[in-house]
Amino acid sequence: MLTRLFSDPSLQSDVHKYSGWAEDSESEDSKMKDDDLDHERCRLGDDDTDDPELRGSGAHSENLGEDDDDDDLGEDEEDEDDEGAGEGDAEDGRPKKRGPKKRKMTPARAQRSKVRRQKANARERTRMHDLNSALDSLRKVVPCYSKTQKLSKIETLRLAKNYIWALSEILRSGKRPDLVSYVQTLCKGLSQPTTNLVAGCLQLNSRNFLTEPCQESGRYASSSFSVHSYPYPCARLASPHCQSGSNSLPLRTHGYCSAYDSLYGGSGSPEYNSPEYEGPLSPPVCINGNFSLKHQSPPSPEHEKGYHYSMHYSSGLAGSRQTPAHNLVFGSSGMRSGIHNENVLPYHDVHPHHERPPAYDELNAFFHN
DNA sequence: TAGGCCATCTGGTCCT
DNA sequence: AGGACCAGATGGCCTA
Repeated sequence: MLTRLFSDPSLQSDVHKYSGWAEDSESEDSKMKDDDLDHERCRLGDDDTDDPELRGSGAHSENLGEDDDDDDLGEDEEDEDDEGAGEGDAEDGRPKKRGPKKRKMTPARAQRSKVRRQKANARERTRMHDLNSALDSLRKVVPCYSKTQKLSKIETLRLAKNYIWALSEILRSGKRPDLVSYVQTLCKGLSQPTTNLVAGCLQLNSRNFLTEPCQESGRYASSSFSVHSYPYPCARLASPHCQSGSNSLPLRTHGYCSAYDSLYGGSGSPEYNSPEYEGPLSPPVCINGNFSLKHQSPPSPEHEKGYHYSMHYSSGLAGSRQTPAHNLVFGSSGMRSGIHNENVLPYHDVHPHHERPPAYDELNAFFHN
C-alpha cells in the first residue's frame, strides 16, 4: 500500500522530498537515473554526478523542495567538503554529516561510477533472472503447474512449503493422509484464487468430495473421505498438451489443465504439441498410493502394478450431486470429470530423472511396501 | 479504475 | 574495490 501511495504522481514530489530528508541529502538516484537514458525514472536528474560518495553533500536539489534554502549553493558548492554541507544541515535541523570528506567528482570518476552502476544493474538483472528460473523450476515440481497461469512467486513458495510439509507428514506418519486434510495442508495460506487453482489441478473441487460410486473404474468408489477408498487425484498436471482435445474431457479451466488432458489428449492428440505448453509436468502427488514414477505409457500390466494405489477418478464425480457441506473452499470452477488414472502419463516419462524430487523415490518405495 | 504482480533500477550493507 | 544480496521505489501490464 505504501508503494501504491508513493506511486501516486500527485504524491511523488512529496515522496522525493521525504527521501531527500531521510537520506540527509539530495536524491542521489536522480543523478544515477540521468545516466540511464532508457529509464523513465530520470525525471529528477539535475546533476551529472552519480557517485554515491556525494550523497549528503548538500548540493542543490529540487528534491529538497521549497523549504530547502540550500538551493542557491549551486554546483560549486557540490565540490565543497562535508563541513559546509554539515552546517547547512544543521540549519535545517538535519544531523551533521559524518564520515570521510567527499571527493571531488571528476569526469573520470563520474564515468567510472556510471560504468560501475551499469555493471551492477546488469548483475542484478542476471541475479533476478536466475532467481526467476529457480522459481520456474519450483513451479514445475509443486502440485500445480501451468504455463499459462503461473503461480505467483509468493504463492509458489507457499505451495512448495505446504507440499514439503505434506510429504514430510506422509513419511513421518507412514499413513496415507486424509484427503481433506491433505488438500487443506497444501492450500494453507494460499490465496483463494490459488486455492481454487490448486484444487482444480488436483481435481478436487467440491464435487469431488461428494463422490459417487466409481462407475468407470469401479475401483475406488466411495462416498466417504476414507483414506483408503477415496480416489485421490494425481496432481501431475498441466500437460504440454493441455487442450480441449476432441478426445479429452473438458478438463481445462482458466488456462491450467490436469493430468487428464495429458491422458486424453495423449501423444497422438493434435494438440499434443501445442506451443502453449512445453515444460515438464508437475509431479504426481498420488497420496493414496504410490507415486507411479516408473509407469510407462501406454499403460501396461506393469503399470497396473505400479499404480496399484494410485488415484482413480470417477466419471461419476462429474455429475455427482453435492451438498453445501462439501463445498469446502474450492468453489466449483475446477470440476472435471471422467478421469482415469490408468491414462496418466507416468511422471518418469515427463520428468527427466534429474528433475525428480528426491522425495519421490523414497515415497515411491514407501508406497510400494 | 484499483489492486496484484512483476521487472528494473538504485543505494546500502556485508563480505572477500 | 568490487561483487552478492537485500529492500525500497517506480512504472508497466493485467484482471476483476
